[in-house]
Amino acid sequence: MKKKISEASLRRLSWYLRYLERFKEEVGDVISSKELSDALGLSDAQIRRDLFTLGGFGKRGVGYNVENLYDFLSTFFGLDKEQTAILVGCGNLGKSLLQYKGFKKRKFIIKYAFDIDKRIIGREIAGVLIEDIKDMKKRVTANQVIYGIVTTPASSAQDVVNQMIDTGIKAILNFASITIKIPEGVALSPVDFAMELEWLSYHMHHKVKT
Amino acid sequence: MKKKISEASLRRLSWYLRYLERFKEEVGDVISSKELSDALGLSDAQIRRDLFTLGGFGKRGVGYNVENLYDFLSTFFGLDKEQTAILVGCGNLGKSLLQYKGFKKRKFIIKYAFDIDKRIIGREIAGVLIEDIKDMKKRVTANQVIYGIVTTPASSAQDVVNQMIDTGIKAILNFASITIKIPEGVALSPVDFAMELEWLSYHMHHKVKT
DNA sequence: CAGTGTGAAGATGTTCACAGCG
DNA sequence: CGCTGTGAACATCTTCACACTG
Repeated sequence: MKKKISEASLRRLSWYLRYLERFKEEVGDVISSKELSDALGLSDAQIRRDLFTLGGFGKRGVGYNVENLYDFLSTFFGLDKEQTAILVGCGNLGKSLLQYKGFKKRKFIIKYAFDIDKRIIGREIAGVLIEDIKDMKKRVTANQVIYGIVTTPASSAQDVVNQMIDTGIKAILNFASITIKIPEGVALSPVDFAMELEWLSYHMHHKVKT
Repeated sequence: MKKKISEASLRRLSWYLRYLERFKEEVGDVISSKELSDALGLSDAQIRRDLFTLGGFGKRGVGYNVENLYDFLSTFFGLDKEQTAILVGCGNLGKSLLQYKGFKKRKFIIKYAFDIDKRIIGREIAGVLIEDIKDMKKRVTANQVIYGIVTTPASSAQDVVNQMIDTGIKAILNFASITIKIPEGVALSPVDFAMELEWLSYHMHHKVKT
C-alpha cells in the first residue's frame, strides 16, 4: 500500500470503474487506453499513467483485460465485500438515498436509518426501519458500522456528525451544505449540489470551453 | 475575463463563498486568510494566493472585508441574478431537488419539471407542475432556459441529455451514474454518489490520513 | 505590527515520445 | 506491428518567506 495515488487520479479511477462496468457487459473483454480515453474525454497517456502507477497490467500490443481491470479496481476501492452504513435524516433526500440502487450495486448497504422526528420514526423505507436517533450508538457499536451518511438540515449536521464520530463512525458522506469539522482519522466527503451549480454557472458566465 | 482560475481553485472559491455566507451573519465583517483557512482546513497561503489571483482585495494588516468578498464571489460565480433551470425525472431524487432550498438561495429557480410517467404528470411538487417531457422543447425555447438537471434512471440519461441540448440547454447537472457524452460548448457536471462512496471506501481500506 | 501581496522555490500532476514486449 | 510501460520534459499547483502597507 505504498502507492501514492493522487486524489485526481483516484477520481479518474472511479470513472474507469464506472465505464468498465458497462463496457464489460456491452462491448468486449479487452480495452485499450485509447478506447477508454475517448469514452471519458481524457488523454490515452493519462490513462496509461494511472494504470501504470497502480501496477500496470495491460498487455503490450493488445490492451487491458476488462475483467481483470474491473476486478482490480473493485478490490482497490474496497468494494469487493459488503459494507454497512447508517443514514441520519430521513427527509426527501434521505429517502431517495435509501432507495438509491447505486449503493447496493457497490455493496454498500444502508442498514439503519435514524431521525429525530417522532412522526416518521417507526416508518419503513426500502426495507429499512427509521429509528430514533437516540438508538444510533447502540446500533453502530453492536454492528461495528463505520460508514455514516448525513442528510439532515445544515443546522444539525455538525451535531449529528459529532454524535456519529462518538459512536465509532469513521467515514462520513455529508449532504448538508455546511462545512463540517472532523478530527484526525475520520474521513469526510462533502456532496454539495449548490457547489456544482456554481461551477456550471461560472462556466456559463465566463464562456470557458468544456 | 483573462484570469486563469484553476478548477481546484474554483472549487475552493465555492467553499469560501459558503463559509462567508455564515460568517457574515454570525461573526463579523472582516476575516483573515488564517481564520478562513482554519475553518476550511486549508493553508492560509493558499487562500491568499487564490484571492490574490482574483484581484487581491484584502487590506494589509487587517484582512478581507467579508461583505465585499462575498459579493465579489457571488458575482464571480454569476449568482447575482436569478437563473432558471428545468429538471427531468421526478422520482425521489428529482422530488428532493425540487424542494431543495440551497438552489433557491443561489437564485437558481427550477421552473419546469418533466417526466414520462403518465401517473405523475400533472402533479405538483414544491409549486412546480410536472409536465410531459414532450413539452420540454416548448418551455425551454420560450423561456430561454440554459440549465438542465437530469435525475432520470441511468438508462435514459443520455437520451434526455441529447434532447436537452437539442432544445438549447447549455449547462447540465447530471445525477444519473453513467458517463454522458456532450458536444463542445455544453457544460456538464456529473454528481455521482457512488463515486463519493468509493472515495471513502478507498480511504478506509488504505488508511490514508484525512 | 499584523496580515496581505507576491516572486521564487518546491511539489505534484500531465504530456511526450519512444523503447520494449507480446 | 500495436499498444503498453516509462523516463524525462513540461506544465501546473502549492508552499515559503519576506517585503510592503494600512
